[in-house]
Amino acid sequence: MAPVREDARSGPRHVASVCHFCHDAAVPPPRRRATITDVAAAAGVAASTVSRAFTRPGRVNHATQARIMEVAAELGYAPNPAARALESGRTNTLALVVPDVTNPYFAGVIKGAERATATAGLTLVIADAQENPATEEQIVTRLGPAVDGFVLTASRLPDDALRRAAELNAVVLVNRAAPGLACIVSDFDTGARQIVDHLASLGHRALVYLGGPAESWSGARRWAGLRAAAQQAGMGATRFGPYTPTFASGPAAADAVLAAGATAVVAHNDILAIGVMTRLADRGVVVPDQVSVVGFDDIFGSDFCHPPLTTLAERTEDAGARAVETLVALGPAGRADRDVAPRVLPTQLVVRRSSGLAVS
Amino acid sequence: MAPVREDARSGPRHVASVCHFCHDAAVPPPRRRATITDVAAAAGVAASTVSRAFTRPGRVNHATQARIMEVAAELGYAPNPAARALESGRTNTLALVVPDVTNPYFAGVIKGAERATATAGLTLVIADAQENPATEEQIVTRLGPAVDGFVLTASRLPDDALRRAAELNAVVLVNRAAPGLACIVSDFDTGARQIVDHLASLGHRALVYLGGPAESWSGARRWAGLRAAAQQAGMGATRFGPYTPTFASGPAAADAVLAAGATAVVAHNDILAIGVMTRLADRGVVVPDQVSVVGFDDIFGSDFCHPPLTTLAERTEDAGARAVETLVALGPAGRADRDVAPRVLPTQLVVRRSSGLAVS
DNA sequence: GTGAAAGCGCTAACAA
DNA sequence: TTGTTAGCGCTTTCAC
Repeated sequence: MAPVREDARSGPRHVASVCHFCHDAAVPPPRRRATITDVAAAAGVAASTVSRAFTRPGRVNHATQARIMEVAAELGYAPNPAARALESGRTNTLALVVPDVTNPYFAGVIKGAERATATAGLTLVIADAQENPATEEQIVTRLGPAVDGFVLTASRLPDDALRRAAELNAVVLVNRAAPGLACIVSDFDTGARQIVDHLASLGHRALVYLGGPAESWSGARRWAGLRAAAQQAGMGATRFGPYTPTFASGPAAADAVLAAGATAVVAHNDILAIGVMTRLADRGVVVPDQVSVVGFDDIFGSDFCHPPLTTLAERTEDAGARAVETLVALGPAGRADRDVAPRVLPTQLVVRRSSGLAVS
Repeated sequence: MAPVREDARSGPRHVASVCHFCHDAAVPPPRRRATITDVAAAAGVAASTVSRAFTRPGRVNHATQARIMEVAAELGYAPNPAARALESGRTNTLALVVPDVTNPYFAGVIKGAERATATAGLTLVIADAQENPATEEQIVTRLGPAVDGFVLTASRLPDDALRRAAELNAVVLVNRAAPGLACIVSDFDTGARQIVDHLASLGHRALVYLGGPAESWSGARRWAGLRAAAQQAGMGATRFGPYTPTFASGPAAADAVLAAGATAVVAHNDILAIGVMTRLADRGVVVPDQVSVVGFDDIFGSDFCHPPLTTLAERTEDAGARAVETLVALGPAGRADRDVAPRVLPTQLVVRRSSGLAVS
């Protein structure tokens, strides 16, 4: 058929991949992968019949079906997704893009997306934008033809870039909104009010907000919500920053808080909040006796840091799952005959020991 | 060319994806993606020339090259990876499989793999095996034809399944060894000795090991190392469990430790160790005054839990990066003309406040 | 330096 | 129910 190609793939090789723990036999070099033609030949049917057996098992003779599957298993055949995609234009693959896979905040989104994707019988690939709009855009461009749709989480892309992306792929946003695009967002307005009310009820008269990255949409929403709620509650609200929302930004932020003499501080997220608490402890400041600290996200670790952190929990797993479901509902090419319901997910204030009565 | 197909893709739709935050214009329905033929036509050259312009820019007239790129950008053209893969058999994509993406231990591996993949100019997809051998096998089967190789982290697959996988794809293992397969592993023997020596120097005469899942290769290595080192140091060593290595397993494990009256406990990993410490605190047991606790992994959070955890740090980022580099060195189809150096990465004992002098 | 043509593995008409 | 045929978008000889 194509002997040259075959040779190129299965030619002799001197594989020497040995492991310290097991000096025995090296695994034979990768074999040429069985194709639909191989299976067809071995089963004595046409390729299209094999194709049918895999895609529409109902429309094939029972006995033939069984034989094909048997032969396929024997040959270790699995349909080549690339070839499938080429023909149908559909890849049965969804992409989830996050700013940083290692950020525990996104763990929930990933988990939820993973679950919903599996339920829908699709494959999920996760890509890391490395907090970098350029990288994010490149991912969308390069991965675009290879997936049926994107879930863009906390996207840093400007509206027009998102719009362009949505022209070629189905797109659903999480914790980011853009004109005309489907999105799943947390209810930061209510959430911020919950935080403010909590602090007010503890006697705090003002709060400091430690802001995250300037381009962060959710950061903007958080601050807007806090400011509005504070005004309504007759509390002062000041924004510091922006800070990179990392543990390492804690010291700078904490020092600023102390210099300002604040009694209550709300951090852009839990990681920053924990960094702040660590610095406060280093400087001999007791949380919550002297300063109350509140975070956003309720990440892994916020329950066992010291002291355990009061924080606004978002339904991140739900967000991930809903985003995927929406993507699936949008249909193969983004088609939507019915309304795609935009989603605002409720938040929940988890009160732990990092917030307490205001110092008098 | 294929009008029916075109219609199917770009036919009229009533997109109603509206966002609460921005009621304006809906994004137009996804356009048909530009193909190499479109670009060729628009630039007045043959498709093959466009192909060359993208794959071997040197072999094309400078002016032609420029024109093609310009037209391509205008049309928003990006080569379809699926079509490319079909022809070349190479996808320029690597897959990283982890038992649980949301487990912070794997964050380092992911980060390192991400970095090395980017350096090599490839794309990385991350798949979650959900701690489930069947899922893992399915991933390898389904994703197999779509990627150039796999990094399998802490694989739960039996040796023969790994062997089968390696026959069709290049495979590198992380913290798992199997006959004939390339692997990157942490030096648990030395690491375990470091832990035992540390505990011995604090006066502990025995330790309890809280074991992880039975199929965990690294779990077996950890216990083997601890037992050997303990024997050499004249210390007692007992294994409890197996426990699911989660925070939620903490209570059961902690209670067992207390019932046994142990003074030193080494947990399968940090998450379990933190769960144990939390339970101990709940039961009024002071760490490290009454019980010393040591973990494995040095995950995010082990420095700010209470008390900060003494743990064996692995070079997870290095492991991820090395694994990808090895995969790349193995070559497109797993070919390796030179030896693939198996890698044992050093570990480092990070002593924090959870370990202390033995109670007398 | 460029074009024409064949084919990668698979699916989807259309016939039989 | 099954086989035949024609591409999907791209790369790659092989001529020109």
